[in-house]
Amino acid sequence: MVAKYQAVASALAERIRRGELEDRERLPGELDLAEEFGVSRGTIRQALSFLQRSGLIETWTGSGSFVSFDGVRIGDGFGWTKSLERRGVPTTLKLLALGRLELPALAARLDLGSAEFLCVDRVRSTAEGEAISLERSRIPWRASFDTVLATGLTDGSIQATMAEHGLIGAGGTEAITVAILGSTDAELLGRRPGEAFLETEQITYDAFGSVIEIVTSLLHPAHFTLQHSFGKQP
Amino acid sequence: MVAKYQAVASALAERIRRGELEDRERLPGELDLAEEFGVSRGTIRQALSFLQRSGLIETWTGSGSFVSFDGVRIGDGFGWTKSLERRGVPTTLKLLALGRLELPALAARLDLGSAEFLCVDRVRSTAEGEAISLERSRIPWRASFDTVLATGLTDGSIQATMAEHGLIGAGGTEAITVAILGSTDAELLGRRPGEAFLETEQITYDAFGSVIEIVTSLLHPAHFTLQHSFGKQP
DNA sequence: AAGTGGTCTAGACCACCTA
DNA sequence: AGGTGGTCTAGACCACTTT
Repeated sequence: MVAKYQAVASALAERIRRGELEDRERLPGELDLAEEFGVSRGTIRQALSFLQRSGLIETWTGSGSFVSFDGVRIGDGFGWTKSLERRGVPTTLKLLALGRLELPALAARLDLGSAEFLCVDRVRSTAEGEAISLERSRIPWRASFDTVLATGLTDGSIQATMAEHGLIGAGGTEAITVAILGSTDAELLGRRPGEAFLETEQITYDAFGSVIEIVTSLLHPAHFTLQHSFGKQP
Repeated sequence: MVAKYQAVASALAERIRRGELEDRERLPGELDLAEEFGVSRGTIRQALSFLQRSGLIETWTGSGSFVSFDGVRIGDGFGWTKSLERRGVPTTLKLLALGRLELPALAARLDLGSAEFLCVDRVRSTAEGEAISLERSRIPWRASFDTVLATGLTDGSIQATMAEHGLIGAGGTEAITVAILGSTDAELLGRRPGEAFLETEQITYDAFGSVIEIVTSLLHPAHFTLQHSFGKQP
């Protein structure tokens, strides 16, 4: 049973992701949304509240809600913390690996029945070819992922791929620390071992509490600042 | 004009801070709280939602809401991200400086009228004397702070002191990055320049959007992991 | 079975922003 | 002035946890 506000939030998030609602565009008013989805205004506000926490929209009293899909999202998902790239530095995302792996240790830590995961490893680089982030996404395997291995990610996006398979995040946890690059990671990033990187681990759960995705990211501290906020803003 | 749910949240937060509601203790049911505060259950739920986001309580369907005041809070305030110390490592907090400073650059960045701040600098150390964090708190100056300089912090707590002066956080932003220790910070921490520390900057706003507090923290990555969460948990 | 939180409704009044 | 979000109410039904 999916709550109505979750269904509304997913529908609006889908519009944002697909570009029907573009960055900085204003959403319809809450009363209009209530009429469109056939729910009360309170339910609409629950959905908008969720999208705010997900960092997809910003809401301004007296003006309306606006899409804020500018920051690059870690792991391309509904990250709570935005990882903001320094402005004016265009980057590219390169797929390192897309496959199926057994990770018993990770499965045991998350208390999963199966140890099989869909694995997506990616590196983000500047136009000059300097690698600035390494993202490892681990998604508990589902039978329907066979098509993913054959055809690749939908629109090159993990988020879009997961949405196609009915995986919609409803919450999660994030841990942030500093990592000293080991030889493996340093080689993948084209850097020397011993450099200090920001490391984040995000675990996303669906509405039933099942693990959807585990993303571990290594972020170059000169290019990324993690930011989040809540409550009354100035 | 303070919203009712904010007043309720502040009252409950005060009980938690004072220890009337202890860690892991169950709060009264939502209907009981509604009757006690003379508001509707919806307003109580807004207040509890705020306390959840602040990390002060956890709520479980069918059981109730429980105080979760275990993690050490950065800057002793309503930090959104908990900074979790490694377990079993008792620490002490030492006051380095408590005074009044002019910080024009900070005031300009935050668009404040006055450049005067109450400044509190503190170092956290292990029992063995190893310094593991440096917290710098900057609070826009108020006339009533004269007593703080004379008598010190209430209960040794910035949060308690601010509450006494009517300063209650309602929201804020946080930025997280990696800092390489400079000579000044290294000396204060008794460490060598060049070490990588986690750096966070938290800005707290009150219900009117005024800046309450700016906290900059340097955290030893082996002793602290930043964590946060929201939404459905497993 | 009783109590708890989770969700939802329909209505209301207010402060804020835009025109 | 009209539209927008912010807050609040009183009631309802449900799923989950506890007794």
